[in-house]
Amino acid sequence: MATAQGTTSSSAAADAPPPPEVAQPLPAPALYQPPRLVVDGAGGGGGIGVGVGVGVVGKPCRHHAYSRKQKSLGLLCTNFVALYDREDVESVGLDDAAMRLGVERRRIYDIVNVLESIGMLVRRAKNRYTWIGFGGVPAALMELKERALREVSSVASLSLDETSAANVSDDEDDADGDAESEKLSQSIDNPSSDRPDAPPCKLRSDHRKEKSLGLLTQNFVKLFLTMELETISLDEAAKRLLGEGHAESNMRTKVRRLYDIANVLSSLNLIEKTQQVDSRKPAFRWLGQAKRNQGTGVTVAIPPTKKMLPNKRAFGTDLTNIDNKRGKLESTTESKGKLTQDGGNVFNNLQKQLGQGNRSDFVYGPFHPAGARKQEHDNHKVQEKERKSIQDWENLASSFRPQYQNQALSDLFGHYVEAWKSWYSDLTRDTAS
DNA sequence: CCTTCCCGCCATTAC
DNA sequence: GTAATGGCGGGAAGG
Repeated sequence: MATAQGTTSSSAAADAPPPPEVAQPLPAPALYQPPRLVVDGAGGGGGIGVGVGVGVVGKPCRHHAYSRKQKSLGLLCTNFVALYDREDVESVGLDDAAMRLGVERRRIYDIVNVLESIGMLVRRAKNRYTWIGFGGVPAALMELKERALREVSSVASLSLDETSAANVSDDEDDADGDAESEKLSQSIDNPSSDRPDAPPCKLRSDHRKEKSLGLLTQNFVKLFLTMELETISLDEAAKRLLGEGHAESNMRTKVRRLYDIANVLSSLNLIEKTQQVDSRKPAFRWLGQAKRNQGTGVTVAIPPTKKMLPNKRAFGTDLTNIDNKRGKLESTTESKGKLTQDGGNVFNNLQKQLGQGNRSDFVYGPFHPAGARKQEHDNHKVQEKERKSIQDWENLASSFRPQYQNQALSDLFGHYVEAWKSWYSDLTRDTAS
């Protein structure tokens, strides 16, 4: 029963509350210039290769059976970004997104949750989000790193013999009376029974909600930001994010979620799928950058412009993912891939926005742990390394400000900038341990 | 077989 | 109460 659910096309359902701001209700579908859609991309850098050899246009062949690839969160994310990442967009409605992308509401929640956790979106109200875009990522990453480091030291200071759940209930702080992040609490889930006597922790029952995808995403990212290794397999990540309380079934679920997250982050080009150096196990590598630094600010480096795979792109049709069930037949557009090329990388975007910032010295890549091989020198084939870096974020921040003529956004960014400066100076001043 | 992970039921939470 | 959110895991596609 309840075959179709969703997309209640009728019922108004308080769609767009009268936002005081200039909430532009998105241009008309018709006028809307369809963003470029990435088609068939072969699994990211990893080179999962192959993929479906479907023709671009035309594809007169068999109406292929249903393909999961077309329904992946990664693709959906790509399309989502393509749809909203433009200057004139600042408000995102869930219903609208679901409709335009042709997916169930549930999926939009997935996307939105992870995007929000990396600073690309901010929840405004029920059914309503504010689009921040890639510009919000740096700040979010920095904060995550900060928090992560703090947590680490906090944990290190403790001398707990038992492998209890090292739970750090962090929370917002900041002297500023500004609640920028409210739902940021780290909590490791725990099975059902166990530990008859609960320590001083265990907040009033239900907070289980904070086991969310968003939080998981943040913790996952934190892993990359602090870890010394350059790649992690999802199993490993799951294990690490899950204390040690190896709960088998519990971990399976965790891994499932990590797959979801990894796909999204992958489509944003924040991570990339690879092989673990030694074992041949699949793992992920961080592409963004925000490693620890000694006082002198953070550096961002861009890996050699992502192998610009000759991905096919298609425009014209709107990026609506046709709604088809598992066992349905899909027709044309065999779209797959991620945000490719030019616009794909956060940092490229930043670069573009800044219109400059060409430094020579930067920190690229992790310092190979031990015997860990890095790409790069391995093959002299690397010809064009377009690594650029942004020396200081302050500069970047100020460059960003005038960027937005929109009052609301400007405000928002101003606030971010201030936050950066705040902790930044605090950091440099108080760095010496 | 094992890995990847989409779908959507249904518990929670918001209104 | 209804609607909005979002865990969670079955089980199918992909390799």
